Amino acid sequence: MSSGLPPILAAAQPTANFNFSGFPPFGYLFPSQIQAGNSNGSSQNSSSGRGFKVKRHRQRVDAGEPRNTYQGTTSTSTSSNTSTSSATSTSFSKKTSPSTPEEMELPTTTTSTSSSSIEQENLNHHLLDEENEEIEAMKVENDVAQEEQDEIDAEYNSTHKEELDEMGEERTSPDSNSSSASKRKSFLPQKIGEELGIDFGEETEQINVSVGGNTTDDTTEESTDDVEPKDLSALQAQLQNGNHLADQQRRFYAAFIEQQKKQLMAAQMMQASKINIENLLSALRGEVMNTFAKNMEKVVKDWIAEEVSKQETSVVAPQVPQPPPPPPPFHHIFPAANPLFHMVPPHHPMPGGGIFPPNFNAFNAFNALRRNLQDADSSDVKRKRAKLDIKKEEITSSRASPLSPSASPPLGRFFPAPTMVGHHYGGMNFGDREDSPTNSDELSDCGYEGNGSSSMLTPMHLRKAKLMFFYTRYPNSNLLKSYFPDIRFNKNNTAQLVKWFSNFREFYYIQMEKFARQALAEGITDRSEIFVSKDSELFKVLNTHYNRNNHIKAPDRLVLVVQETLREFYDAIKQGKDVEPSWKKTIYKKFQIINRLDDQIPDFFKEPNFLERLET
DNA sequence: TCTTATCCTG
DNA sequence: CAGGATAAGA
Repeated sequence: MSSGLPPILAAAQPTANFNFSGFPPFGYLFPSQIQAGNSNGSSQNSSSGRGFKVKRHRQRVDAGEPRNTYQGTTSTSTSSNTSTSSATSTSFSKKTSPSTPEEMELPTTTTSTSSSSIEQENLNHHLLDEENEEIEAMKVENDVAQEEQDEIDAEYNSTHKEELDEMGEERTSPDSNSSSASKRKSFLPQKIGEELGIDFGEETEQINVSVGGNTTDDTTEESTDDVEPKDLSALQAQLQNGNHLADQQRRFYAAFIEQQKKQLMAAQMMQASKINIENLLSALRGEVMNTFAKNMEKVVKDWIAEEVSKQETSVVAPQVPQPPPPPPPFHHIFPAANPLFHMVPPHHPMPGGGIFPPNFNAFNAFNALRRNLQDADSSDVKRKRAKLDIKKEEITSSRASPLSPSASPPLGRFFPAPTMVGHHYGGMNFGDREDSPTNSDELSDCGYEGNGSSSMLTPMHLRKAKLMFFYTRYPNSNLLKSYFPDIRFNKNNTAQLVKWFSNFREFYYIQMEKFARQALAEGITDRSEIFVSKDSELFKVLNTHYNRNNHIKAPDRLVLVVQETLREFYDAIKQGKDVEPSWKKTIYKKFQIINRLDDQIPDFFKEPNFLERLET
């Protein structure tokens, strides 16, 4: 505190990647119209609210402003937990939109009078490029994915430059009037997801080694090419040892291989015809994902059913001791050591390594599925435990729904009993609508419900959400839901979860403002002098807020995000924008719309045990 | 009208 | 962190 933000300024060396000295930081984000509008609106507000309890003369557009298109609804396309995307998706999701011309238009250029829209375009384009470059440059360490991204980046840039040229002058008038929103729509950032392909590639028991990189199979043809053989051999190896599941696994893998081939072929075709690679890719991905998921599910289900039936028959007919039929195949995905790291030692500002490998979620699904089915099938075996849990439930919530008492909560292990700190987290939400007959899905409010999942978000979930914030600042509700599989979501708890993230952002931005002002006060003269590293004061503040016990190692990219945010705030403040009514709005908007700064959330967040690990 | 997102207050 | 007010997109 005393020394302000020394670390931030630490290296006052404008690193090479930041050659780009002068893009008018927000000029394009602050069209004069908006300001005019602001003054109008605010005056209205103040006049009307001046009297009594003050109608909170709000900053006019403020509140919901940055809200950008319906993330949620659009994203529902990918909603089914098997989300799509690739390593590069966060950065480039926006250009998947076919409507190229609009793409480059940044939201705020609603200027109907815009005589120089082209210039703005160029600016914007420049901005995007610049940021991409920066980000990429700074996360050099990130392996192969990096290269792919570069490739794509190049393509992206070139294509867009062409487009820009083509578009030339004509397009000033017609769409410049279309609401900024519609333009933004084309941006619609849609990330989410983790590559299923990968998961399977790595699904082999030898997690540690197995071809980490492969993951990105889908982005380029070559990569898929490379991956294929590896996968095949790995799979074959698998097939060799597979005794119990040999059959099922064979089918399973066969399906997978088929998918891969499909993918490959498609990729080649795509290459040949050079047509909108992006689109094809995404479509392809979706398709593969779907079919693959289906196949997997089916195969696994089959196998489980078989195993279960086997088990049952074996029970009936006294046979050889056949204790645990389904071998605990892939239990330790994480070599005990560390799903949860600790902060890296302060000294390397740009630690290599990258974040955790996005592996093993197939296993989760698998195990979960297995569990579920077993639960269902051998329900009588579980009755006892169910009863126990019910008792618990009754204790914690006097008004526990008498419904579905027989339902077994296999979630016991997901959901550590002590976390039932109902007071102040769940129950009271409903006080307000005791009468309302509208509660359709309420029965689950106070605890477990048929499926065994609870609808109550606990402090553990909060912790987890905070950690997720390290990766994504603007998650949509579907993404969130997919990362809380143990929660049975209804309107209330989804809203709560979303609200959490809103609060997280609030804190985040407040810190940004604070430190930006500090930086300014310390005499920093240019945004490029602002640096954030993992031992920066600001970063520490954030870390203690979101990752108090260092449950995870902060993602490397986070520092970039923070730095970029901080710089934006710095610029805005430096230029006196902060006197304007809703000056932060534009920054929010920027980070929301261009939220390619969001990272992918590692898959281990979906681990059922993840919550438990957070307890310590 | 429903959603999403912010601001503000407690 | 939750609730309410509020704004704006769809």
